[in-house]
Amino acid sequence: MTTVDQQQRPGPPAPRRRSRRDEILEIAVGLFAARGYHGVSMDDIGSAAGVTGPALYHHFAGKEAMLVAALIPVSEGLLHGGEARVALHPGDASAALADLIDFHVEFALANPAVIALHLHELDRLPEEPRRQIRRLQRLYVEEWVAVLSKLRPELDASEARVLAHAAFGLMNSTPFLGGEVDRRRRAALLREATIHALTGH
Amino acid sequence: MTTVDQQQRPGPPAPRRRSRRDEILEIAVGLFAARGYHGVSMDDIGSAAGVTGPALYHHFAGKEAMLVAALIPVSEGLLHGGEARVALHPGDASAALADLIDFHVEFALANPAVIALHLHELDRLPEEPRRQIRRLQRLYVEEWVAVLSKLRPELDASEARVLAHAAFGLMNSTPFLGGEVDRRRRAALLREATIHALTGH
DNA sequence: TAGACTCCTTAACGCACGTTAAGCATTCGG
DNA sequence: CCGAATGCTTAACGTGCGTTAAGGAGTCTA
Repeated sequence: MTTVDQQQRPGPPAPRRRSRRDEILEIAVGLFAARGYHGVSMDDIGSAAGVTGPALYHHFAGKEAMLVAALIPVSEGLLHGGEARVALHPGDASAALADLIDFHVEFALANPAVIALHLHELDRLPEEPRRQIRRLQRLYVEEWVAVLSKLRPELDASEARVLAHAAFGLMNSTPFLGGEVDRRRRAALLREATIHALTGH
Repeated sequence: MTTVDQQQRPGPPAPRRRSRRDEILEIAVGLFAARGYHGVSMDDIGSAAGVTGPALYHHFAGKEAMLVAALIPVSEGLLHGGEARVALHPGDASAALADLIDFHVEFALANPAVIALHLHELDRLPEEPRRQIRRLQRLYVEEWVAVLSKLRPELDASEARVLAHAAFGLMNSTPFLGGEVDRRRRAALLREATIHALTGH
C-alpha cells in the first residue's frame, strides 16, 4: 500500500517538495488503480493523503476531474514519446519499431498503476474528456500501425491495428505481476516477445 | 456482509434447460463489462432484463453474488479446458502450446465481455470468492508455465510466468476492438503473434 | 380446483457518497 | 505589520443505491 505519512495533525506545514496537487494526484491514482474509480471515495483519497475528503476540492473541481488529470498526461506522454521515437528513424521501419517497443515497455514498467487506470477506468469519464483521451490514444495507435504497415505490407490497416492492440496487451501485462523477476530482465523478456509477436522472426 | 448464495435449486426440482437465472446473468455480465461493477445498479440490470431491481433477489443473493456467479465458471472453464488440451499431447510441449493458444484465443473471442470482467472487476469481490478465483487462475497459469518451461529450458519458472501473463495480455486484447476484421482472420493473427511471442520463431 | 411453485410487483429503509458552505490557522510578499 | 493566499477543518445536504418486506398473478400438477 502506498503510505504517505507526513504531517498528521498539528505543527509545521508541508515541506512542499512538489505541488500538493501532484502529490494528492499520485495517491489518488494508486487508489483508483487498486480498487477502481467507483470503489474509492473522496474520503478514502483524503485519508490516504492525510486530510479530510472535502479538502480535496481546494485542488480539484471534483472526483471526475482527478481522473481526468491522471489520464490525460499519460495519453499525451505516450503519443509524444511515440512520435519522437518514430521520427528518429526516417525510412527505417524496423529500427522505428524496435524503438517504439523499447519506449512503450519502459513506460509501462515505470507507470504500472497509471497503465492499469487507462485500461480499466477510461469509460468512467464523461463524454468530453473521454473523447479527448480516445483521440490521443488513436493517434498513438496509428503511429504503430504506420510502422507495422511498412514493415509488413501484406497486412491491411485494420489487421495491423489488431496487432498493435495485441502488442499493447502484451506490454501492458506488467501491472499484473509482482516483481518476482528483475526489472531489466522483465523489460528484455517483454521486448523480445513483442518484437517476435509483431514481426514473426 | 457475506451473503449466502442460493446457488442452485436446493430441493427436488432439477436444473432447468436454460434458466431465467442464466439469462439474467448474461445480461448482467454485459453491463458489468461495459460500465464497470460499481457503475451498474441493480435497477439497471433489472431494467435490461425487463424486470424491476428487487426481482433479481429471487435469483441471486445480491449484487456480489452475481459477479461471483459470472466469474467462477470462466476460471473453471479456462482451467479445465487448458488441462484437457495439455493432456492431449503428452511429451510434445510444442503441440501442447499450440493447442493451448488455440483454445485460449477461441475462448477470448467467444467471450470478450466475460474476459473484460475478469481483467477489470476481480478486485471488487470479497476475500473468499476472490481467493477461490485467484487459485483457479494460478493453476491455469501453471499449465502454461509447465509447457513453456519444457519448451524453453533456459527460462526459470518466474520468467516463464512473465511470458505466460504477457501471452494472456496479447490474446485478451480482443475485447478492445470492434470487429473490423473477420473473426477467423483475427483468431489467426492472434495465434501467430502469440506463438511467435512465446517461442521466438 | 386445490395447492404448490415460479416470478414478479410496489413501497420503503438506511446508509454511503459527492458536494457545498462557512470559517480558522499558518505563511509570505511588499 | 497587513492582507492575500494557501490549505485545511467540521457540519450538513441531497441523492442514489443495495436491500428487505409483503403480497399478488400466472402456470403446472394431481
